[in-house]
Amino acid sequence: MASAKIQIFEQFAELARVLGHAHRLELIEYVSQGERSVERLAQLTGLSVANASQHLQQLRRGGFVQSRRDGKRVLYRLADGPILSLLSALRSYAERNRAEVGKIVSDYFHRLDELEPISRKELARRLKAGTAVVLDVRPEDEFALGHVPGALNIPMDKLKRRLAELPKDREIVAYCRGAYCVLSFEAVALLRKQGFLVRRLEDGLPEWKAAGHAMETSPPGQP
Amino acid sequence: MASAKIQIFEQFAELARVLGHAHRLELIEYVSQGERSVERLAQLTGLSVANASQHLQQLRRGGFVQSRRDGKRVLYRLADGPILSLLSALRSYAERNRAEVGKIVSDYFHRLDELEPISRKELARRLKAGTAVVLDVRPEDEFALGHVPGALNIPMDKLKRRLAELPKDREIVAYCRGAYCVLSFEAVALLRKQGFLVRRLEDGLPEWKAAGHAMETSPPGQP
DNA sequence: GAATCATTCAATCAATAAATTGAATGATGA
DNA sequence: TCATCATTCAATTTATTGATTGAATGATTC
Repeated sequence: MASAKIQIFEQFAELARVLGHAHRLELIEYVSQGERSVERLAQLTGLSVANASQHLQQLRRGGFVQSRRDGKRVLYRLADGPILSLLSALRSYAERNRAEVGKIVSDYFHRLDELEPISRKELARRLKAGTAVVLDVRPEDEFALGHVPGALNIPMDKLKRRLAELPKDREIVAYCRGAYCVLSFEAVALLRKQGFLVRRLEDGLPEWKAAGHAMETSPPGQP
Repeated sequence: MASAKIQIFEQFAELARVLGHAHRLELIEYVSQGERSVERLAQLTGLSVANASQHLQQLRRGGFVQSRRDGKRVLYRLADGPILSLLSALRSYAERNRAEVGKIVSDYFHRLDELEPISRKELARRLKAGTAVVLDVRPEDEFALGHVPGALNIPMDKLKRRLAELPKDREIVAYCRGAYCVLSFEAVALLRKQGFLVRRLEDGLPEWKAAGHAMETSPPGQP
């Protein structure tokens, strides 16, 4: 029988391998927005349903997601536990030790947003003081599943046509799915060009939620 | 061309895959004790030299270890950066979400040591106050490469014959390679049976070092 | 510079993982 | 109960990864 230490390492390695596939990481990102059916997740990631199902089952075996049946569909959601902090450790390791990651980040993301993002803590402070204008640029269905309290929802593809809904005299805080979600970067770039004062929230909604901040699942902050 | 987000996920996945093999995790554990030649690491892990070399190269590509040539041998060492915190995120995730890990830990480790380990902070405090008696149970060569200042080195296999060197009236703090290194657990079990007051240090030497605590590389704390 | 030693490389075979296909399961609603 | 739909399972093909072997490289010592 293998030693206890080797057994432990085998377990760790098994978990690391589950994270060792881009499709699964992408699935985790979508699942961490809220519950989703297999079909929806397959659509979002561009995978076949059977393939998505198999990847989701691997994630479930690894304890990263949970599932429940609702009628004829099976809904997957992020499991409890320190999953996002594991992923954020992986992220900060990658950003520091892999030149490619840094390059992609600066080429595609920071080029669109040279300003520092605002921290979750700062946003929480502003929310408490009632001075925050928060913009959620994710699609309506994701917004409905949960968002920062009082946030205004204008999906990225409709932003250009709905600029009138945003104030010009106060700083807007935009966010979307996560640290590498392009939507909020694009939103910031577009709004700045239009003369708005706007900054991104560091990370995205899952991290906001995981940090224990308040959430709202009711309909959008629109009349 | 794949989207920036997918490229990022590919990078993350690649890193996770490097951690996705028990042999590589074991190699990291040994390498994090100090510089080691390929041959030595192969011995320690029971791998063939060629195989160990290949795993080490994967770890190097992933940025987890670095190497330098010294005469005819190549020495590998742990790279800088948040590697241990990534591994500790993996560890705490595994302990929480995987029943098997919890079971192995309690079966093989905690059975030997039902007392809470002492924290690094507490040990640092005692060292400063000069009230600590620290016991390093790793082999001499690992001890020579670096240890907690003032620590006494009695390798596990010689502990039984050298009990006389330890005080009976003060609490001894034992440590070894890492959180799952059996040596310190066995040391604690043995010493308790002999009537010594003894507790383990949480984690092991690499974590102590990574947390920025003082190290000593000079010869053992023995005459 | 020839011999020796440690490591790496290259080629091979075995094992494992991923994607695809089509059939099976389990729930719903006519 | 039968038809339908979402998901999973099972079987297959393809791709990737791991281990082994023996040769090649690079550095040392005689």
